[in-house]
Amino acid sequence: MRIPRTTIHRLSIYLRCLHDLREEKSETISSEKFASLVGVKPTQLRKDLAYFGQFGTRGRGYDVDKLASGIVRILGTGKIRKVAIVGVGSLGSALLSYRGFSKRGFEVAVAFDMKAGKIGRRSRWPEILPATRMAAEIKKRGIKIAVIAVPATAAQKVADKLVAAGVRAILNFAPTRLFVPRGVSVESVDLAMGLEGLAYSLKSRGRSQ
Amino acid sequence: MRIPRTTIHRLSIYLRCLHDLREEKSETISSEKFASLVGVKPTQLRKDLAYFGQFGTRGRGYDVDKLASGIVRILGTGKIRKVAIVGVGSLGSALLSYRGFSKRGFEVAVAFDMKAGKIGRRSRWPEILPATRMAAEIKKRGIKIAVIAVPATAAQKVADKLVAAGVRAILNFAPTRLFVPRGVSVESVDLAMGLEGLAYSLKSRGRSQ
DNA sequence: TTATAATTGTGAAAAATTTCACAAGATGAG
DNA sequence: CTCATCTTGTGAAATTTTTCACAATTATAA
Repeated sequence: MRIPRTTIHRLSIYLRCLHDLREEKSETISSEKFASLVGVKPTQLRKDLAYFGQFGTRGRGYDVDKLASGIVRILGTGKIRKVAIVGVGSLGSALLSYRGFSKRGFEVAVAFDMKAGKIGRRSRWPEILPATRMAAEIKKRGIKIAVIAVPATAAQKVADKLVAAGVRAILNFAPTRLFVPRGVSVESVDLAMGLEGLAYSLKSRGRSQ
Repeated sequence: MRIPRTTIHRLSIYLRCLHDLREEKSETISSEKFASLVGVKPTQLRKDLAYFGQFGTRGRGYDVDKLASGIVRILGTGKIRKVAIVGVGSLGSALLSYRGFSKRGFEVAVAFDMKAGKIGRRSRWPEILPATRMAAEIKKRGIKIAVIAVPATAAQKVADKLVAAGVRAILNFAPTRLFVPRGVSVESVDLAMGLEGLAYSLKSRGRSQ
């Protein structure tokens, strides 16, 4: 059975929300309350989960802890996954120090940059290595996920090298399409796209929405 | 007629690609070539555009310049829109120096932060002002779009203040849901969500995909 | 001018996704 | 135990989005 991409994205949102719920007091929550919290319809929440099995108890709702670990198991973020960041410009630096990754099961294990100036600047962790060592280090560490934060003009070459070194999933922040072989996944985040969507909403307020 | 959100997102991608095409040589392009370039089906491209009118010439294709300005008109990014950034941590700093915004018709006019240390550090442009002046400055400058790059715990309060000050569209980088009044748009970017989607792809390789 | 080839725009069909409606299971009170 | 209440899981319906198929329009060459 094919699972919609949007379902996977919503699963992330559910998980984030469950984390918050856990930090409060809640032990169980109904699909109705939970859905209103994350901003979807209760039936959608239930259908999303139904793709993967049964997670709740009729008449009672969902156990917050159990559901959270269920979603973690679905997404496959249970055991910590190592991530490499390529490009330590301002965005790359921001991602290096972003605490959100480790909270969600990812460890930024190493970063690479062309410019020698950046290398080793950051005191200890994660290491910033010269781009020349990229392929070797990624192979050595068995890294399967990489983040591209280099200029658009360099992104495709970086992607090619990453894939050759064994990377199977790429989070791309460069505003360009990446061509990768079958079997390699790419998720792209275009920072300006969000603004363009907002500009459209502003312009067409009162009509469609 | 209701226009799908995904259509608007794709329009952004089309526009980005048209920019690249323009920087090369291409004067016209067929929906077939264009679609394969951006990674969609030709019919989807044509249907997306059809929501907004006619942009091509039968037997010839699309004029790159005309189509680009057509999409710009649709999105409403023709005249430069001023944007405020709230939160000058590492992510906020990265966004401040991100050239992609101005390329796409947005001007980061001002930034705000709580910590005095950040304020005025950056030599001239854009100004970094204390958060206390946020409401007043946003009103004064007539800013309608803001970017939230503060910790999740502070995001809702910031959003409330922004809306009270007249902001009508928010690009939210805090990993939390924002509640805003009707008539205000929010687009959220959760940096870790992309990685979770990738983790899922890695785990379920060979089955569904 | 006429025929041929190219390519858009679009109504209709197909596919995918969301929502509904309710049976099935669980809980708690009497 | 029985009844009333709550809430999930799910087949079916409704809606949305994508894809198809082709008529309509333009360009080009003979």
